[in-house]
Amino acid sequence: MSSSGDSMAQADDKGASGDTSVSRDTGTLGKLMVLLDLVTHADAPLRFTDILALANQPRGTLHRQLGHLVEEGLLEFDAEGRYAPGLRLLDFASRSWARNEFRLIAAPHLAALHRETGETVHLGVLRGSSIIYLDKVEGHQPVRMYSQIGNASPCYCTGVGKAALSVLPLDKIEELLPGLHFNRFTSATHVSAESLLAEIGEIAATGHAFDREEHEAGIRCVAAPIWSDDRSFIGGVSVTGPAYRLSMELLQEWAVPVQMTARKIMDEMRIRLGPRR
Amino acid sequence: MSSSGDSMAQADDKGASGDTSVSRDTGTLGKLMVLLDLVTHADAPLRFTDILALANQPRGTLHRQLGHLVEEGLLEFDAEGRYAPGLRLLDFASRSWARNEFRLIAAPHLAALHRETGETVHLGVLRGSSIIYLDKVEGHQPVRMYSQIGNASPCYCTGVGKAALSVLPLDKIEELLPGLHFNRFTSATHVSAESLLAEIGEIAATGHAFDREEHEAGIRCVAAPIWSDDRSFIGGVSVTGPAYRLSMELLQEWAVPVQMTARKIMDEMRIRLGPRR
DNA sequence: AATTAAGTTCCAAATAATGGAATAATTAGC
DNA sequence: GCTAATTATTCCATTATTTGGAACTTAATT
Repeated sequence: MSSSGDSMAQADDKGASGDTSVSRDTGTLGKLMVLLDLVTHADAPLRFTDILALANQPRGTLHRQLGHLVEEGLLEFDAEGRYAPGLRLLDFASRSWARNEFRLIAAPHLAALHRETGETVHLGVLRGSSIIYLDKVEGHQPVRMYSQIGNASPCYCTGVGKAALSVLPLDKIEELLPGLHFNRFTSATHVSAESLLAEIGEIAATGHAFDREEHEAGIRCVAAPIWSDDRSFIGGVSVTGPAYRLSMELLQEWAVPVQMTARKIMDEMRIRLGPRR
Repeated sequence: MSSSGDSMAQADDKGASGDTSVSRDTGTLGKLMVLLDLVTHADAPLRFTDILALANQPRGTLHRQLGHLVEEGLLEFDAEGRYAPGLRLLDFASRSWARNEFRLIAAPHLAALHRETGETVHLGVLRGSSIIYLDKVEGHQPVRMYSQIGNASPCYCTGVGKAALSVLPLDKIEELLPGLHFNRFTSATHVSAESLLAEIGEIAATGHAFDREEHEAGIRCVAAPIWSDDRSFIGGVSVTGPAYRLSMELLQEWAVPVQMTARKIMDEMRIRLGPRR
């Protein structure tokens, strides 16, 4: 289950799922989503009291909320009286994924990049301060789907994330920075806005980003940003592999095909989805 | 994207996502989930007015509800002013899938069954009147994950679904039947409760179910049920392939290894999750 | 059997959702 | 380029739901 060259560790960072600090004004739904987030982000099923401690809400309220989430299939309530993520989420997600236009457009280009490099290719989009991985092309062994696809990872320590930030308008970056919780995954992880911003400047100049074992030790990658003209949509494509096989020199060479792949995807998006957005 | 031997057509049946008729008492959440269902089950992004017609709710109400869903990332609002499933659903789902204990226990057994038969192996669970596919082991080509995993298909026309029904207590079947909308996918699809119940009786006797091109023309499968002692959990495992390669005689032979696989998974569940449930 | 902890139910007060109509923004027709 | 039609958004008094504290029930522990 482990072993495979893969830069996407579980997103255990607090800021991973976007805006944790800023509470949205979505009324009842917002409160329920916080709960759903809490349970799905835990690494084991939670008992009522565990959730009570984490959510600091009155018992009665929490009880009803969890009951509603369970009744809707968003959470499961197991025989041991613990709450776990529900399977209805899978049904929703499969439709979201199957119909995603960006992914459909990118798929053949990802396959071509994989053939060219022989290493794992990823496609991701920026959502809040997280990168959500939309697709993955791997050589050997059937993909353990869902193991990575759909995962939200922080933007400040992934190739795709930093590439995405490099095309994000400055005001949007400013908005985003205070919400980031820099989590030192490895010794190379950015832990300050200053060092991150400095690198983003370089990335904007060269058009490609490296992950120098910043998220997971022994894993490197090279990525290029993908964006719509008005920057309302931002993502990226990357080639990832183990450091022993991918020297920084090799990654530097691959920057060209990765950027070309990004360009081809952008060109096709303009044709298929119209130029404005 | 098509071609591969695969019995899981998109679940375009009205009853596919469970209890459409029975409105749950989940307050505000329930109303929002109906909307989310509506948008994710459509086969293209919907405009405000489209949803207005489908949801029959007052304009103001609908507008706010959609706004909340978008703000939470459960829906996306594109540049053309249309609503589509949101990517946050993927993040939720990836955690639901990665942590699902049933899937984790079954995985090695599915792989073994695949090696033995050389055909596609599926794992599914019963949720309401739908089968949600949890895993898939395929020979060639990396899995297009999410293309099938997570899909909800009707129980009355899939091997896993009928196998699951064969171990469902009679009172639960009675509850479920009136909510079924029999959709004739092929000439072999069950279109009445009577014929379905008759077959379920046979399946209960033999311990395995066949899909004789009932969901998709040219696709056959053999399946066996998987259940917890108290029947609170019900699912199934199947081997699926194209009819030209899988004669009914061959499927009959495979019934044995499929049932053995189901048994092994159940045995391990009893050990790992305790015998009661 | 008594004690403690965990989980569930209840209901008046606080809060959020509803729905109808008015307004604003697009799009299509001339 | 203007007008009419369609489509989308905002507003706010009314209505319904959620909230939160406490009382109650059930299960686990000594």
